[in-house]
Amino acid sequence: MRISEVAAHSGLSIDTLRFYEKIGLIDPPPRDDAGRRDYDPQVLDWIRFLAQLNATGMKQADRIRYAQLRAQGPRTCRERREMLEQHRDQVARQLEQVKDTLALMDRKVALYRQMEQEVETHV
Amino acid sequence: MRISEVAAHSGLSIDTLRFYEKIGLIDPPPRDDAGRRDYDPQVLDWIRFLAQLNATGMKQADRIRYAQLRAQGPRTCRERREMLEQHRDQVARQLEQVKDTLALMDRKVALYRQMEQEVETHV
DNA sequence: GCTTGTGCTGGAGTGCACTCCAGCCCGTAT
DNA sequence: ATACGGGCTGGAGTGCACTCCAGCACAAGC
Repeated sequence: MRISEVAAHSGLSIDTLRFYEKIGLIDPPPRDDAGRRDYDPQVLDWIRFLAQLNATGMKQADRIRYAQLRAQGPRTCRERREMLEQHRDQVARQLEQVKDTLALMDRKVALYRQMEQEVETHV
Repeated sequence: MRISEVAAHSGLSIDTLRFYEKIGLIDPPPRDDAGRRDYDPQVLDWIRFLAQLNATGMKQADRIRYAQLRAQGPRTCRERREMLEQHRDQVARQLEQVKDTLALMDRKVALYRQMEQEVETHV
């Protein structure tokens, strides 16, 4: 896959793909005869996973650490598991917070609706 | 309340409190005779709410917009409600994403545990 | 064979959300 | 009276995560 295709399918920009490679989040793909990056489509799965770590607040430095461990093969299993467990716990806490905020938004919206009603009917 | 007390109770730094005031997220509090900020303790509730909007990914610019509407009193009810509704929907989507990621983390951790087991027992 | 499109590199620039600092003033404890 | 802790202002600096750009090479279509 060309870089533009990966960009289109992943939602990342071409610049971001090259940036991710530079900082070690994505393995440098092989090049074609003209020196252009030629990605294995599997990179899309990896990018999706990275995006999920990202969206749940894992820091770039930690994502890079994880990517490095991953590149070192199965002997880094334990360390990767520990990272994931830690992040898992953080995501669990986040879930509670997001639930709370959702409930709060609902309460506030209801309140505002009520206030609007009261203004309308001059109560 | 002095600024240091608000900082201690809110978790924001003194600098951040002054910064939030400067950008319009917090109303300028009255000053004491020596010119020092003298906050109404209610500001803590507002800061907690801001933190929740923050933690669920509302942008600074939107939080400022909301704060401005709030400062204009009840006639901006409708607009504030609309903002909250929009954010509510975004938070709801986020909730789904966080749930997905939590499940994914759990699957991955289980997988890694299994792999470690297999290495240990030389299967 | 020239134009257009796509990609390459290295490095500079951007936007966001703070965070820190110098140099000053004021008030309380010793 | 003086030392010190806390607060003030305006403005500069920081860290993160991209994003953009100049200047070049290659390739495909007309």
